[in-house]
Amino acid sequence: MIRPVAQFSEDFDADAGPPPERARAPGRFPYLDGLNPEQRAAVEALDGPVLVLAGAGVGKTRVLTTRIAHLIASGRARAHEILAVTFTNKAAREMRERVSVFTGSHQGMPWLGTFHSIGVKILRMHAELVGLRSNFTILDTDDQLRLMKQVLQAENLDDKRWPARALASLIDGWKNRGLDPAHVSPSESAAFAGGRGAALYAAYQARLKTLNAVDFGDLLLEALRLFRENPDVLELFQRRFRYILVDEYQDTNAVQYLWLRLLAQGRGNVCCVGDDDQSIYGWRGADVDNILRFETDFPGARVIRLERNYRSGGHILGLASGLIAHNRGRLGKTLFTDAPMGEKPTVTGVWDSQEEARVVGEAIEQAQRDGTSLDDIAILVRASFQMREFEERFITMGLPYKVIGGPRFYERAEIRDALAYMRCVAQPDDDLAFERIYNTPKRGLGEATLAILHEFGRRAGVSLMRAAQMLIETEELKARPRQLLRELLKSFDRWHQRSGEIAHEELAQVVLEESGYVDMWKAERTPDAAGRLDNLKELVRSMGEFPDLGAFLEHVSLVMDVESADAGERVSIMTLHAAKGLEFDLVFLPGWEEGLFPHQRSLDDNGRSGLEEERRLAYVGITRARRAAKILHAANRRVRGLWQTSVPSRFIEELPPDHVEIEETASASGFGGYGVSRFDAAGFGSRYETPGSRRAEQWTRREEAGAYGRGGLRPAEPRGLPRPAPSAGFAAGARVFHLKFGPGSVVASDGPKLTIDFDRAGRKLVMESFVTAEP
DNA sequence: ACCCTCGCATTTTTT
DNA sequence: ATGCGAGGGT
Repeated sequence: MIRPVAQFSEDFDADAGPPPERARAPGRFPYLDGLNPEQRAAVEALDGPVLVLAGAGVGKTRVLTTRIAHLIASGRARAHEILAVTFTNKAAREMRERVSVFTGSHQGMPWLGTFHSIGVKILRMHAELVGLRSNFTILDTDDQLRLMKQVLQAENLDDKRWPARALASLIDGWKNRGLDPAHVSPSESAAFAGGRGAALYAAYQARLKTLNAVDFGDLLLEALRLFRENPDVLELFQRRFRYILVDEYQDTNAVQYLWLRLLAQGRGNVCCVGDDDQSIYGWRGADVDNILRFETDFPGARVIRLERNYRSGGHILGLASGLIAHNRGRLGKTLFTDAPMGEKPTVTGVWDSQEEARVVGEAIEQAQRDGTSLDDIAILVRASFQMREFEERFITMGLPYKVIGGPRFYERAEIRDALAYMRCVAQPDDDLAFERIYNTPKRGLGEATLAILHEFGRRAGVSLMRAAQMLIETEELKARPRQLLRELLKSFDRWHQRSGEIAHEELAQVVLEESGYVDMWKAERTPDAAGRLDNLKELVRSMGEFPDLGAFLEHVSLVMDVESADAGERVSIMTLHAAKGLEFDLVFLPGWEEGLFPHQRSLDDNGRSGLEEERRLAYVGITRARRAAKILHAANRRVRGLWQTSVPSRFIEELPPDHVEIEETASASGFGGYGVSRFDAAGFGSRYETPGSRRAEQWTRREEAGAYGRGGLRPAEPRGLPRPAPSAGFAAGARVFHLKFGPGSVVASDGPKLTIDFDRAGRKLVMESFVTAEP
């Protein structure tokens, strides 16, 4: 339960009057001057729980940063006593920059960051309390998946029928909801491998612990567990954080909420900023209810609405408001503006996606002639496959564009390989990194050898690298792989030594060259090889921005992306999700068709709440526009290679007519030269008036039949730490049995290494853990 | 051990 | 259409 923190400072109550009359020492807080009354209230309501409902374009970031400045300037807290959490690194960076304008850059904000980065920081301080060492590694999705596969294989599950991906997303969901394996209900556990879901989750967690690793979900879940199980540590942080600020509160999931609530129970000074109408991440665990419940969760909470919009023209605002009004379960906010009505948003029907791209391209050229910068124009799509049509069109037109949110830098194969090398140098026990590069570039080491390393490592409870080190001393491996492995280990030894001598970026250069990795790409004559080499150069360069290898690797695992400063004006193409928080003069919203937007999958999986989230996405899209918004829908679209006819989105019918202009291009309205008759015959001639009942279910739904409820529950086989090899301590003369070499007699022993005369295979040097006493 | 071919799936995405 | 992964063939 939350301790009620109802009393506000008298300071605040005294402020209830109209702001201009307030006679604070004039000029003492100059940053308050430019704020409107609501913004100012949000900045000055420092004590107790506060919910700031900040609609689109109301100056939310300004309020947050000014609030931080005010906390510091008014002497309530010092910078290191303020916890400020965001969701993205970008938001954190932006906030940091803007705060430093007020505070001077010398006073950093050590506790301003993403949920994950703050989680890591706290976990590193108290790692041992959750069964980790403080230098734990953070696995990305790739490592996570490979580990999951290993777990599935160890359990002898058909990875066709029970794909690692599915398990990963299941576990992710559980972690998002704050559930550890013991708390997964049997009915949910039944969703995977006939009830073994929770057991697999437990096995996966055990593997993570032995690797001294966490995945992204753990950064939050373990941070929560830390606080739950260690009240003294919790209290430490409750006292440290005199004030807590949370950005994008509508995007918090259950773990984040629970974690925040624990911290907020201390001082009760928690300020959450968000907009229930912009909650678009339900599919990855965000729970809008968190923001809807705020006043119940934090009794005595003050709610401040920021409704004065500084971004868009009146018609755009009216359009967005009219649309979002169709959602139930809102906290309710009405954006208004003093700006003129401006341009009416348009809805344009086109024949197909090609025409859509063409129409948009032409409109952009027109806007450009009228003086709009390409940087101020964006195309916001529902699904990324829609981007291609625009890209192709823009390339033929010679229109510069950029795709926001494409494959990220640190996710590229060459970057991940290079990072794996560096991880192996920095942390020789990082098995996942070792596996990744152990035969990259191809050095003749295959699955068979890796399996032996795994087997030995598991039995002896050591990492792959250590297992390899031990095994090359023996004859367990065939001569060739043994030699190859020896060379690889020698290289790592050498690099490890040099890591103390030369700068880390220099070391990276050396490693990439000596390992043959650079040569591998040089030898590859594919078109993108050159780009990959460039990326590697960029990687080495960017390492120089960090004090040491460890700091760099930490940054990479948390940030996953690199800032790209590209010159020249460009149109932006991105998904609606990626557009949140951005704004443009001119926004194109293509693909407003049933099945695509709202997306069929969203409807199928989540029904009404799915639909409402889609509608919020539409709301986000429209409110990105400052001057003009242009909605388009195509009658025909190619999906997965085949053409489908489509019906305009129900969202189009929901738009308030006063704020929208309906247009049809010649070809779509049936007057042009394209397949008129077919189009009209299909009944799309007046499709704006088409009743919702006409919406065809043309998007085939995928059935996941048989995935649930199959089989009974099975008790989980406990999978703990790797069992240490039974140390039988074979003395000379003992009779032993080796799986590969058969029976033999021990001649001599040197620690775990045994010299054995095998009855059939002759004298061999093998690891003790590979032999058993002769039956 | 490596390469090639076949089959399958394909919303949204941060950390 | 396309790309990725797995399995089989060389």
